[in-house]
Amino acid sequence: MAYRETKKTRKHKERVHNQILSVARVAVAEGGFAAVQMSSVAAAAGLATGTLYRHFPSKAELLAEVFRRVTKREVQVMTAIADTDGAAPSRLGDAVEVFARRALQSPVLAYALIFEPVDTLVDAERLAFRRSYAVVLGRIIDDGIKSGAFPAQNTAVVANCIVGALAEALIGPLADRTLTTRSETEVEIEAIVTFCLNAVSGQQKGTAR
Amino acid sequence: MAYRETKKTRKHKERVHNQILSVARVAVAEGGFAAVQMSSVAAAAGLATGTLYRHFPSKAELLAEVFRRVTKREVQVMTAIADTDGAAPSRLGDAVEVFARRALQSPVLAYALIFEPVDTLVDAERLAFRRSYAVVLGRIIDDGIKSGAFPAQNTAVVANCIVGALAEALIGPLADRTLTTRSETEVEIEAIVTFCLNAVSGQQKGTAR
DNA sequence: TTAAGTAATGAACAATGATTCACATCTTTG
DNA sequence: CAAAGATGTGAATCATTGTTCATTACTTAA
Repeated sequence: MAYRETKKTRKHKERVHNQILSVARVAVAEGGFAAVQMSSVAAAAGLATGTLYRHFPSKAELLAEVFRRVTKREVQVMTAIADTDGAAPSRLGDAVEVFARRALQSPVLAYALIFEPVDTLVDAERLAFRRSYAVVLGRIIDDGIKSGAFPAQNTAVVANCIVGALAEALIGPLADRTLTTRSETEVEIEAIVTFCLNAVSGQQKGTAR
Repeated sequence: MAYRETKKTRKHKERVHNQILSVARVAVAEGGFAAVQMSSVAAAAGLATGTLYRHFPSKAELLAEVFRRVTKREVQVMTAIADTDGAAPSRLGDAVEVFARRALQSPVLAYALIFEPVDTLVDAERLAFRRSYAVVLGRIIDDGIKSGAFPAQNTAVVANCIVGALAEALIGPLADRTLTTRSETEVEIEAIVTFCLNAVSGQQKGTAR
């Protein structure tokens, strides 16, 4: 035997691996998943195209990994808020607000994570991502119901609705991110938070219209 | 001069034009826009591929026209409800419910119209489509505010939120359309309607959390 | 140093599917 | 019927990118 994996080689391999992911992430943040081309990523990372395939079996897997990494942090942030020990309405408001602020800070990335279609692999990850949000929100709502802060309701559906409302209002095709000033942004965030809190706190029973 | 367009030829042309659109629409309803291939459409319409290009300059234009046609009807349906002379909450509830029912009836088509990414042309149409919904909903909400049925609020943002909530809860990646029975569907629709009415009727001011 | 194995390279390849175009066919008018 | 123009045809072309692979360059252990 002659060559064997050693600390040095492993470290190098890992470094390159991360470098590729990092370059790809920047590309996604700048132009979405669609803007990621294997050749561009390779070039930006100072590698040959073929080298990427030493680290990722396919473009889809690379993108999925990028998605996973970025996404993990986002869910962590929201989970941290959910696990606070404040009152449910307060936590729900905070969670919504944080989502909003982060989305507005990196709109392209937010769009990519929430909407942009890529391929089956990433779509599967996105499913999990969105569900994570819904789960976290659902926990807060359930807490609120238990404590009497919110009326009984279909938590699962409501959580989905909130995720959708956030996505659409902030990132969706309708969101006109171009002309909003700082204070306009604040007003909008406020409106969205109010919308969500109202929706969850409302007194009306289903048939009450 | 020899050949000139006549009633007969015009009729024929139009017939073929519609035939193409019809075949394409069916394809979209069955497999989404991604499932539409020029060669398939041609074959299904009993034409040669090249013939399609006598009627539409490009695939994108064909799809955009399909989108426009399908979409037009959907907006008409919702507009009809909005223009009813009932109370605002009742109209809002009806609008939401109708959206939900139609979406659940043709899930693939609904997904294609609301989410599925295609190309710039169709995306532009989708923008207009979603905005139409928001505008119609916004009108109802404004009516409600004027009549005192709803508190004052940021109508534009709220309308977007509702569109998003509907899209996500009914069509989005989170929606698990597979196992729902008839009555489960009814429960879900009920929950969504309640969510939206609560969100719009809520008493809380923005800072009240 | 050498043998053995791993990593890097990047030009060539493959697959997909929209689009074109030279030609044939059909319609109309005189 | 002939001429002129429009419409239909479908195999060939084009364009785009992800993926492969023969070759070269490293790295390690003996």
